[in-house]
Amino acid sequence: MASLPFTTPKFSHFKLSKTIKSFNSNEPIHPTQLNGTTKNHHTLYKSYFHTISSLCKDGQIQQAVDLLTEMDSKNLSVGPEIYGEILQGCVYERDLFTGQQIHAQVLKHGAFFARNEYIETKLVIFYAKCGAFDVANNLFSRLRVKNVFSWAAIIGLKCRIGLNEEALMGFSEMQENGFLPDNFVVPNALKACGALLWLGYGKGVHGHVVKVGFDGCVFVASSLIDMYGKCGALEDARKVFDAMIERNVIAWNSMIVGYMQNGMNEQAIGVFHEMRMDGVEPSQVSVSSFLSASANLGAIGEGKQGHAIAVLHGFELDSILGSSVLNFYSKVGLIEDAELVFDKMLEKDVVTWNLIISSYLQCGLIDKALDMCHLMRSENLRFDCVTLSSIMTAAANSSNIKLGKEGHCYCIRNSLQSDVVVASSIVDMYAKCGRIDYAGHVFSSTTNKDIILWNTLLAAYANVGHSGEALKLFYQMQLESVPPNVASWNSVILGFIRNSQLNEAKEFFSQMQLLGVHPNLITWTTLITGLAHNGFHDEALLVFQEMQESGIKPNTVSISSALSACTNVTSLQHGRAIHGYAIRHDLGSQISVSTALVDMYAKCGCLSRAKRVFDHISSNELPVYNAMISAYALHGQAGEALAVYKNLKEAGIEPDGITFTSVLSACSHTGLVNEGLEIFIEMASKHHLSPSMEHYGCVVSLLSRSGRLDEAFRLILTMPYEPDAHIIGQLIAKCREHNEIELVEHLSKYLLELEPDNSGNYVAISNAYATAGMWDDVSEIRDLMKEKGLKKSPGCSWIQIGEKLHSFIAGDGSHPNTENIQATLALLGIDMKSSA
DNA sequence: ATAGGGTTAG
Repeated sequence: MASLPFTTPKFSHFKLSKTIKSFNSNEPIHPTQLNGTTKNHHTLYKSYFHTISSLCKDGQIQQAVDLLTEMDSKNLSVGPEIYGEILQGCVYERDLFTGQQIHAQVLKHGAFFARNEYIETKLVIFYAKCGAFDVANNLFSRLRVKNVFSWAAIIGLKCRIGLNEEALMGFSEMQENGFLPDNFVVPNALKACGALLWLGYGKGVHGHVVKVGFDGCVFVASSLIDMYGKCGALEDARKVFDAMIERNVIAWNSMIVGYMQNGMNEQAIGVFHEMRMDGVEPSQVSVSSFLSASANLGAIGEGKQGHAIAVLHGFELDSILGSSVLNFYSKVGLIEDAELVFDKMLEKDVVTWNLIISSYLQCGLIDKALDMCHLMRSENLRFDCVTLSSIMTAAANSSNIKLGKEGHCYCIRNSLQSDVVVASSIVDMYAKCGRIDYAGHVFSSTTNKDIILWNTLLAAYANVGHSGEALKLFYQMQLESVPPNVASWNSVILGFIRNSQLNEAKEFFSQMQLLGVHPNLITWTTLITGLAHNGFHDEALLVFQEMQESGIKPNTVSISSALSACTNVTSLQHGRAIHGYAIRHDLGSQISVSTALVDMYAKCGCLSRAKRVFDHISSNELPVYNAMISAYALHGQAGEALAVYKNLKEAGIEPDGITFTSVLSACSHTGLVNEGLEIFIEMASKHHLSPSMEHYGCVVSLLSRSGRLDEAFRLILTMPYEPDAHIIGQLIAKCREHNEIELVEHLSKYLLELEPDNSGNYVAISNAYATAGMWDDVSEIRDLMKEKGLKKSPGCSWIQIGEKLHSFIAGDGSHPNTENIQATLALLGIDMKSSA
């Protein structure tokens, strides 16, 4: 390439004329220094022109205008070039007011000036640059002679205000009118292509560029890289980049940004390094994009380097670069560093505030996030869509409907509710605060619904098991030409599961695959959890297997669910296999997995393994302690259960209701009456927990087991709950043990009168009779149920009865499998398959 | 004596 006609000369001219003129030895003499008698008219005019011209280039418009008035008063006739210079000065300074006054003077001077092509073009450029869109457009449309300059100005303007289609229409039109686009318009056209993702048009422009030989222009090449980057054509971007002979920092930046915005963060980081190796000084834009790439990757080392480079280059942490640093620290979880950067930043804009707010929300610091919102307001900044979505998230996560409503009102007052992201967050907030009706209203009143909004409401219905509503929405979205994605299918399936429609869930699971929608981790996990939770343990395990075969790596939730399925079918073999899988995939020490493992081993009769898992936990968290306590309770080792309870308190963990259920049931199973009662009192006095029905149940059983039936009965009468089937059932069982048959009958009658149509009670009473070995009575109750035409309860309750009958028959306390239980229950005429 | 252009954060 012989020369670079587009870079050096024009660019340097532009810069030099503005800055270096004042150091020039040929500095123009001020007109007043001239002696009017000795100099002729022409020299005086030239002197005025030069002075005005350099004043304008120095940004001293007012002085230039004063000289113009001075010329007028001396009756020196002012030529178009002087007006042109001043208008250009107004463009540099974006001084709309002065420019308008010059425009008025031009008009006053009559048609000679007003219809001068140079001045007319300058005026269009001036108005276009100063953002007076209508005036610029109007003047342009009335131009008798259009040229490349005026076209460029108007195309540039349309580009800047986002009218990209119009910009490109102008670009085509100027060519139709015989103007060849120069290397100054092309970048604007390319910018519009990039914004519209019109790759084809952009390639056409690229063709023109090559044909006329603009490819040596850094401006054009950078714009091409940017355009290809925006359109996701990174290979084309790279080709242009590699072909560049001379690259400036903007070309490098365009390449880095292109990679970063397309998720190719490693490449972005690579180009940043290449650039530094090439000896090109990074700009703030380079560092900012590099930080974004590091943040996206969670690359802590790189991001910290980026921060260091910014400091070493003496870059101010302005609102943009500072926000990039802040975003990086927040994304990699270094919240303290993010806070430090935030405090150090001098100029903060809405984006900066939004970042610190969402950083706090990310680590669950809702109050701090809200404090920041207040501070932001006191700095006179207005909330925008992002702030409002954050506030809604805060309200949703803390079920604070008051806050949510306040935010909603703010949205309405500031017309933010039409933003689809905000609308989704409002829908989600109302749903999470239990007002699904409000969620529906907000949804309906949002005009531009995108798939996220549809999915938000769909997920809300699914969560509460409104499968019918979910299904309706699922069909409606398709009628409105929004094709459901995998998340939509997931919600429909979840809706069915939450409404115990397992067959429908499975049906939709196969339908989505037939339609070519691939189930993702969430789909599989939903199905596995749903099956396990509804008693279809074998099937849950099969699906867990299928999931792995389809190449999806299980997460902790699916592993825990599978383990719970193993627990319920007491399949130690499967459970151990899953344990092995979890260890191989580094999920074995995850707290939810450890908890499920302890539970599985304990319920599969392998208390020593449960203890071994518990001894190897890496973090002290309540659920796994609870599982271990309940494991000991199950195995009747109340002493050990109490020891774990003590450890838990020593570790500074606050026990919850579940802890007490396990401890109390351990005590009740082993007859540790005094310890149990003491803990029951401690629960309310020390830990401020109000006992649930279940806790009372444990204490009732504790008392009744040790023969203190009177006290048990009194507790039932004084507790703040209506006695339920379970608690009465326990008492019934004890009464039976103490041969209080009359009391048993009495209590059963009481219970069935209390809730004559609650099939759960019948099962519970059966359970009580089963515990007491009164199998005839079990059959009797079952017949009564049949007479009443009551729907049978889920299979799991019958499984307990079946287990008891089995061990009664077998007499060895062995753990029956599902088939054993089914066979045993058949003796009582109970068909478990149909009752599940 | 004669105009102007590209990149960045949630």
